[in-house]
Amino acid sequence: MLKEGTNNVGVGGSSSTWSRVCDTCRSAPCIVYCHADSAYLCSSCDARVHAANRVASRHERVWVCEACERAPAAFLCKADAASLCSSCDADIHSANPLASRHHRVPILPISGSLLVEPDHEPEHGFVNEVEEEEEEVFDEYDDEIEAASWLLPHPLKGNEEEENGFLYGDEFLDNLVDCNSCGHHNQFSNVFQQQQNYNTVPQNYAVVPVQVLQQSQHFQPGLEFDSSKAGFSYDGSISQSVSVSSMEVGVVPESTISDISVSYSKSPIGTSDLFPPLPMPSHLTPLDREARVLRYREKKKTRKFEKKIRYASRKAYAETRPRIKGRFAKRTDVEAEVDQMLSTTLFNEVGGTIFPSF
DNA sequence: GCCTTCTAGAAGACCACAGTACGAT
DNA sequence: ACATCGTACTGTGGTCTTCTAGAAG
Repeated sequence: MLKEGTNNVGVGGSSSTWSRVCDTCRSAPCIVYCHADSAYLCSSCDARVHAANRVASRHERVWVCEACERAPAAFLCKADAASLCSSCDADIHSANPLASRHHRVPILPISGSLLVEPDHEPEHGFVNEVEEEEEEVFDEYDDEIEAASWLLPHPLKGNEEEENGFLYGDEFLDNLVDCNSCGHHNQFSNVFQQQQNYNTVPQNYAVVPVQVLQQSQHFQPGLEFDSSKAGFSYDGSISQSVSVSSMEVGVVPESTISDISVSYSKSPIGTSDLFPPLPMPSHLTPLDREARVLRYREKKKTRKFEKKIRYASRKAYAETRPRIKGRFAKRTDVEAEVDQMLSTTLFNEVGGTIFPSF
């Protein structure tokens, strides 16, 4: 079962730590798999390829597994609102009895254009009933992927890149762009290079008690990670995810903290023991960097901050919950009884079938 | 130009509760 | 080693309150 509060996208299922890149452009992470072409495609390439002609538009595609991001999704878990490949589905839903009761349905293939197909109800992410919103939902998903592709080979997706306080994605680029313009290029280009090289292998992150960080004299104020937002777990396996109180730990990507320390002070003694060195492939040229910064700037102009629903079941509960002046109110005993009766009635009507969580 | 007041919009807080992980037993 | 229980934590939406930026005097 996916632990709530952790980002299930891009986490674990697969032994690999990289999402598959688009077979066409080789730069953006793929989001769909085209059976006809036997190709993994990013959103833009998918749109381009499958809008080329009528035949191509009929190609059936499926979303890429949200867990491993490396295999075509085979099932849609309605409880988790996640598209999963067979392997990840088996892993996740065999983790415990509750997870095994999740209502899953086979993934329906996508045909036509992802962006304009009005009849298609997105199997991926969260289902929107309003057709006009579907494009927006897809755009947001696309945004996440694209943002992740600006600089990092495979950053953590979703909120983690912000919540962890890492210099990931926007924040990192903000600093980068700022520093490029303020003459600190060298310092941050060093960090940049490390970030570029930074492989988001789960093991690369160390969950360290904040006290340890605070005890380090080299941990500069202003550079410390926002531990109040850093509550996330990442152990490479959904079913084995670790929940850590955000008040107790800071999550420190080794390369980042050591490199920042290098920029402002000496590297902490002994950190190499805590955080072993990482394998860091380097493949981006300055031109690539520039292009990605430009893409980032363009994207920043148009980016959206709309709320994303991660748990549809909670949304459903919240919408049915009684309120007083907008605040959730306690259910009266009568309401509770009615609910009980309704659930009992429904239970009898379907012969005791276990309902999905939404 | 500077200050004060007003206004509109944005952002955050608040609430109850289901679901989950984890430690203790 | 396994099961059970209690605790802590998270996320969800509508409304209200507080904050902030801009306009007007």
